[in-house]
Amino acid sequence: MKMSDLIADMILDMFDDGSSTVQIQRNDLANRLGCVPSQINYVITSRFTPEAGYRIESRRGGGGYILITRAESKDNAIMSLINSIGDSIDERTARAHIYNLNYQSVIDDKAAKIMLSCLSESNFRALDSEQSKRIRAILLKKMLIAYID
Amino acid sequence: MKMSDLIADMILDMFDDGSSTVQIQRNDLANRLGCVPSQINYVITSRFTPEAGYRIESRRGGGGYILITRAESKDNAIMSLINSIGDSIDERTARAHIYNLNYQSVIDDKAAKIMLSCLSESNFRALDSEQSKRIRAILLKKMLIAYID
DNA sequence: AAAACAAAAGTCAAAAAAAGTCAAAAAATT
DNA sequence: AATTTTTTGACTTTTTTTGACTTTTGTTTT
Repeated sequence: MKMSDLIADMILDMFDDGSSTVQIQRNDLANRLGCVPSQINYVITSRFTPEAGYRIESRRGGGGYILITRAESKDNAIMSLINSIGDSIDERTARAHIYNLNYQSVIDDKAAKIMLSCLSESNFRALDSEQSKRIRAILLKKMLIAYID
Repeated sequence: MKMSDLIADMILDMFDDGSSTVQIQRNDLANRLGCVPSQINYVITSRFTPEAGYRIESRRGGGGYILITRAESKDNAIMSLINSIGDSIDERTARAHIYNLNYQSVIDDKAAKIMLSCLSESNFRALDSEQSKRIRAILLKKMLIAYID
């Protein structure tokens, strides 16, 4: 079996006590599996992607770690919204989506407020309107992904 | 757990009887925790920063001490951070601010995650680096204001 | 009162402990 | 044969730990 698949399986296994996050030490895991540490990065970037429903956080230095979080299935509403957003969105539409999610209690008030604060056209005065619509789409998707966690 | 986090937690614990100041003896604390004294300084300068809403005073010599004062409200801590942000900020610094606020429980996990998701340089690939630093500063401030709103 | 000593805290840089990046080589797939 | 995916390792960056040395303040001794 390919080393990369082994690594991916190992990580997947760590999820199986129902928890939605797994923390690993890169060097440690590499050592246990007998591969170079950077291969862990390869596996993570090639398999544990946001599109596949994963989020990665990490810290370097003493006591560093890599944290892999998998999206729960109950977050499907958000996921399907994300998938419906193209690579460009205007302020009005974006606001509507957020109002909606909030109205449906899919996201809480505080999160809605934070998200709304980011989408305002006035934040992007420096950019032309096409650019600002693209960045808005990126940010909105990123924030929604961050929310499901 | 990392020694630095242990130290920070210990200090945070001392706050929790509602008081807004904590006095420590550096050598004493280092001794109790089994680390070198200068590590206390490291923790203080890396975590109990003015941006995170803390102020430090100290005296050397016999009976010396380190006094840590925290901003008496969260809004206050956030406000002083906002004021310390200029009109341009790089990803690393922004992340550090949020990490800190979250670590000090000034903002909750979910808000921190949402904010972090917005700051990534990768969101601004389309822009040049100066522009992206400006937009990042605008967004960060907007989100923080939205948080205390 | 001055000098000497002791008891703090401060500074700074090196070492250690992680993780990240990137590109070349190797292997697998089409 | 060409293309894509995987493996490897050298090099970089970030964060933490450690310790030697300095400075400041308080206490004792002369």
